[in-house]
Amino acid sequence: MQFDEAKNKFVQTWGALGSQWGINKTMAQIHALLMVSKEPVSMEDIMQELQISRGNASMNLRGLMDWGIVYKANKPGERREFFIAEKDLDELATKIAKERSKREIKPALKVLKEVSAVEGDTSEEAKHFVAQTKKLYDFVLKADEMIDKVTEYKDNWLGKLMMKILR
Amino acid sequence: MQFDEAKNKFVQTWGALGSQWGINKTMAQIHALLMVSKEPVSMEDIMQELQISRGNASMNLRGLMDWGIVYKANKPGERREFFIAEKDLDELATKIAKERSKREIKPALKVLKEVSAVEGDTSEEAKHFVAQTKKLYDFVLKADEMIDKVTEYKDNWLGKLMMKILR
DNA sequence: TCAAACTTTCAAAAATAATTGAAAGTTTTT
DNA sequence: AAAAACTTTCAATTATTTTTGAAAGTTTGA
Repeated sequence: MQFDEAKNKFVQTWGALGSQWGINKTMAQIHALLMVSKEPVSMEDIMQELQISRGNASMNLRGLMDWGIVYKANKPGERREFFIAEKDLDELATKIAKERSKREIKPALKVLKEVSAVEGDTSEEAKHFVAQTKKLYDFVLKADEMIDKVTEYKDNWLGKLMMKILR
Repeated sequence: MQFDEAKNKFVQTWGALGSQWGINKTMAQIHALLMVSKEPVSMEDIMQELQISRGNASMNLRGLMDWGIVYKANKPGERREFFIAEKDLDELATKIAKERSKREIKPALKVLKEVSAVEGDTSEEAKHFVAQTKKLYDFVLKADEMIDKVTEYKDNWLGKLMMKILR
């Protein structure tokens, strides 16, 4: 396969995969593009390569920066802004995990705690509801704590974790 | 909080959370409803409680069964079909993980392998592309293998894994 | 301070995804 | 074998999400 063809295929695939995971396709594509670019990339270049509008590029770059996985980079002597992606995969996974925990898991835990505090109702349905949501709370809490622990390692936690699991 | 209110809040929240994760809102809601229902639930009841059409209920129940996390249950003496959810959380997580691996991770690995096999081009950009996609391949492969290992435990792997991580 | 160079914002338009509902399909009962 | 009881399918509709592009905003350099 040729470089251009491969790069394109990678960007497209990453975009489609992002969609399935609830990530805006363009955002995933921009991220993919930056991941495999050695040099910082300008907004102009991103628009060009992905054939998207300026507004679209701007908003999705902002989104990626909010996730903490894309940074601005200034090229000396250049007026406009360039962008680079966090390329260290351990660091990338850590940031995504932490951000998802903050944005999604923590709020879900809050709701689970609230709803498992049903009072008064002694019906079997109600009892089962409380038991089930409590179990879910414990499970999600444990999973979230695991993410915390795992991302403390920082360096190559995935590899180290593999070692442990494999005995 | 009252039981009805709590149940409703749980179902709504789960639906919203599902959306963020790329899961059809109704599918997530049906799953939530079944998770906290002690008795098998009929399609009629699901339509009623979630205020959705028959077609919608039918298709999303099919989807949930394809994921292997909802089953048909026949009530003795009853003509119509009832549905129940996999309620064991370890089992649930295992099934979801395995299914996502099969549907999404495995195909992604395939593409990563393909695109990292760029040939001929000796430019710095091309070299960086190959290096980066290879790293990504290794990382994703390792993560996928971890899922395999972890789901082998079957019983309470999350708890056991926590023990290990916490030393 | 002004204007050029660039970025952000956001209402409107376009694209995508989900939902409906009625017809077609299936299974069970009489 | 026909009707009754139920489920599935899918073309059309509706809702949601994403994208555009031009105006407003910002920063830099003369």
